[in-house]
Amino acid sequence: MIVMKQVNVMGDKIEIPDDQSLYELAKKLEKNEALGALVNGELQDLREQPPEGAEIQFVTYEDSAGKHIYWHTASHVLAHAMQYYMDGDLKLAIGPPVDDGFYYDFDLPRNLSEDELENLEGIIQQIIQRGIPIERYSCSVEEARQKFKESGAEYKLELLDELDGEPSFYRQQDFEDLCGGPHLMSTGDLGVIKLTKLAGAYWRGDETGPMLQRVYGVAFQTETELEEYEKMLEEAKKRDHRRLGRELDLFHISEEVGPGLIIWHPRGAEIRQEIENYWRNRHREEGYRSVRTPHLAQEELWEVSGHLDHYKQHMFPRMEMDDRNYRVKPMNCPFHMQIFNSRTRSYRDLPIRYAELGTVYRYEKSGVLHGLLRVRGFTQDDAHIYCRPKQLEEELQQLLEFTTEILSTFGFKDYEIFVSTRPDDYVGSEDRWELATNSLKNALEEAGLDYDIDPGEGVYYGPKIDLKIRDSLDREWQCSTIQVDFNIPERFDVAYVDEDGEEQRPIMIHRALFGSIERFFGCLVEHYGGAFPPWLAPTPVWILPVDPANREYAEEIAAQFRNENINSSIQPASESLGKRIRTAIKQKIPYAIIVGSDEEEARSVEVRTYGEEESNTLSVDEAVQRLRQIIDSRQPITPLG
RNA sequence: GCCGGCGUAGCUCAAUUGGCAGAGCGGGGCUCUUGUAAAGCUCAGGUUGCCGGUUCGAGUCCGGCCGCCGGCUCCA
Repeated sequence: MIVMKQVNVMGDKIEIPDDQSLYELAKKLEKNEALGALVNGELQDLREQPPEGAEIQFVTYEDSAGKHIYWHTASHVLAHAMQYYMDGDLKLAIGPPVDDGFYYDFDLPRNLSEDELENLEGIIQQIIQRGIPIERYSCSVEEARQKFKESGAEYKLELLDELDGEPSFYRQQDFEDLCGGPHLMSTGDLGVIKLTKLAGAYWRGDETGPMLQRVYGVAFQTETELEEYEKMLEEAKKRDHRRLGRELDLFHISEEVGPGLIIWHPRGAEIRQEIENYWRNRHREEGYRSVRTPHLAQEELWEVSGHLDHYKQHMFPRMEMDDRNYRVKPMNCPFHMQIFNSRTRSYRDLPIRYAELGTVYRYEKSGVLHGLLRVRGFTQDDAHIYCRPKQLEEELQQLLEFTTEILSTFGFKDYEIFVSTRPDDYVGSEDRWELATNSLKNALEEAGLDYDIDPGEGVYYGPKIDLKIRDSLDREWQCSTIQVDFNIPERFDVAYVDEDGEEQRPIMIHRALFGSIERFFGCLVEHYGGAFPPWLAPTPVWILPVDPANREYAEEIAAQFRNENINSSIQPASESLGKRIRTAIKQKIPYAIIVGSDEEEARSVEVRTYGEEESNTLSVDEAVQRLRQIIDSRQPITPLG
């Protein structure tokens, strides 16, 4: 007799035999594209049998959960291929799916080279073509341990020790791996796999541990999807700020000056200056006072601040002069403490907000430098807010609002927010850390902003809120940061006189909204693909006289723009008009204004807006006024007509 | 710092097995009275990242260093 049970598949109640698997159910319902299923909200393997009354939702390659299953199986196939390729002489570490594909970490007897990836891809395709069924089985921890000991699988042994419950294995012919799954039913369910990168990776991310070899890959159902993916990478490359920095003549980094040190060219420096002007104005409006501090300070200052104890590995070495020892500053805060301490402060003065575009220098390991996004010398849009404990929450909320406003001015809406908690190396008491962390979380919740926790990623003196912006390749870069600090004020013995005449310790907030101008600028270049909005563009207008005879008229127009404080540049007719238009487009000039005899007679201009095929004609006055408006309101590139 | 890759003119890239370092763009000069994504001619431009080695001969092969790219670790 067949025992039946009822399940609920995407809203339909269905009777199925008790021993029917999700796979059989999917087949019956002709859901052939199902890769796994959410059973009562939990992602499961199609091999599972759903319990009575289960809510079942099949997932496909279109769902991120489905992609993860797909990629996870792809990583096993990669490991299987490697097992053949290395003739079994390898140790497996881990091979998870990630945001845009998968990887597998191996311990191999020799170092792989990049052109061997193609060989591996060949073996992978064979494994896929053979359509090897993938089976799952479980065993006791003891059995698994015995198995790993016999095969010398030291990494798996270590993973086993941390496993809760019964270990499960996935096996495809002569390859098997300790794995929680879920996985596809057969290697034949995979389409095309491309191995993308070969890299070193420390076992469990531990610098002191063994270095493994990591192979990254992507997997797609069709060849076409792979081609699209490759095209997307090509497009992302065109937005790379390092490439655009050169093409648009914004900045460069020179081996002679030194790695991680930025040389700003006029166009880059002018855009930066606009950003800074905006920043200064908004900060003045928000009640910040401007300060400026030196690039060097005696070592004692860094002893008091704790930097020499906790931050030394990032600091450039000592300079000795006249029996004094100096250090280049890696942070601005100790100086701002000095300003606060330069006289007695009353509770009436608080909150005090000191802001500085402070250039700092930090030693970063050579392997991590990356264009403008990771450098050794950079300018923080730094500020320190001193407030009474009861003012903290309000300050934080105001700050979050300020931060999101600043970012949205530059068109950034997609960022991720993290609260970084107490690291291993910290100063101060645990309950203060907790208090500070909670106030950060509260402020975020009050503001209705979603966030994740970055455990142990706080600075030594306090927890922080970080906002991360993605670059053209979707890599995240920490920009805005808001940090609560109970510790450095104590170290500098910072105090104010309270209403009752007693000295009180203020709470300090460190904050940088761009984070660093360099990094922010780099993200901004990629965000706009180099096509800066008119208010930022160093030269928003190019004027192109059709004929040398129209030069004078072009100059009149330039003068009119100049009167409205708008920078323009006349591109003389020594080159063909087509050529100059082409150059304007390649240089991503917001507006190319074309003036020939027709325009001269009508006292008009023809405006070709960047990104538009069509141009439009309007009077000179209209064009100037309209552009002035666009600049004042910080609009993106918009047709003038 | 670690693993893998790369380094030829300002930029993008060529240069058979080791055999005279080249092109396009960009730059300078000249010509062209030029209407919507590249006018023509011409000239200049290089210690092939640096140092050492092998060789009759090295851009090419070997070693060391530096820098860059992709990851790891770390971070604004």
